[in-house]
Amino acid sequence: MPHRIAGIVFPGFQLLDMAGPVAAFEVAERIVPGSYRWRIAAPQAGRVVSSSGVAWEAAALPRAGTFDTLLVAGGDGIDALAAEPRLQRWLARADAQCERIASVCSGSHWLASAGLLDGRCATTHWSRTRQFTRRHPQVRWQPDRIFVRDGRFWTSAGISAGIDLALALIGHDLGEAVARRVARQLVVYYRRPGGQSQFSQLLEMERADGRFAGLLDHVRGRLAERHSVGDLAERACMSPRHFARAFVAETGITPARAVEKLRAEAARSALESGGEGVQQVARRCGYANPEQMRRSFMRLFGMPPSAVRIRTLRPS
DNA sequence: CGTGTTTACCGCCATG
DNA sequence: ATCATGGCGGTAAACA
Repeated sequence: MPHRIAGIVFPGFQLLDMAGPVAAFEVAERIVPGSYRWRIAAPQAGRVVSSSGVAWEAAALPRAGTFDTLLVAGGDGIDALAAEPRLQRWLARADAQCERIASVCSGSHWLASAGLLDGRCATTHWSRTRQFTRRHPQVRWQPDRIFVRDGRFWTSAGISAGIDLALALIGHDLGEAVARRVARQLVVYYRRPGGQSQFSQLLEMERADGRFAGLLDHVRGRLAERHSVGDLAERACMSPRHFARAFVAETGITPARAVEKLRAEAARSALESGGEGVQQVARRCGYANPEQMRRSFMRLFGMPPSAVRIRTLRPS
């Protein structure tokens, strides 16, 4: 069964808010045929002109229950959309029946207007955070995030961040490996550093597609397992000594350090986007216990996991 | 918080 | 001679 996505646009929507995610789903569908089906809809069916003047053909709003994911674009027209009681009622019905709701950019304004984000963590385009904080004080706005997940609700920052959001959804649905391939195909960062996050050396490394890219992918896909230097060397068909030397020459860091970085980055990503507890993240990322993860964070990032964690009301 | 044990790293040297 | 490879042992760090 494909995931059914309903993308909502409206007069004055930001073209890239919807075009970016659709492109990501298109690539995902090509990699995993039958994984996604999407439909673009609008309050008024027909020609919908974006803020750029480029128009899209949209269907009428679909009935609740006919889609799994609702994806709302942003743009100047969002204020008019959010002000319509009829549309708020439609959104409430959709909320009751779909698996998750996502928004790009100022699309979160509509969700907030309908009260769906009350008490939840969410984000929006940086230029609107001040305004939205005033209008929707019940929402816990995270101004410095690329995207935020709180339970069934996924919101993302401005415009191109919709692609990051789509990659996160794809990662959730089809696995990290597929999401990474989609990112590579789109030539964008997978899990790009957001907010206070620093630039990732290992993301560069995987992009370099060097001799050890496959090995690193293998590790990344099995973070919960143990990966000693000896194991890695065997997998690379080299003696431990030669492997360590070649690895440093290729990547600039030592093998064990690379594994540690992969663990820590995955853990930080998970903690930053919320939805998982420290204990669970530590286990999933291959740390024997949260204490070990904490020490790793201090070594690599200079801050403990609690500093990057978002506490959510309804972890899923 | 110390302490024994394991692991990672690196310099050095041998081999082919 | 140069280079890729690999083994050994010491040191430091991380783990239990």
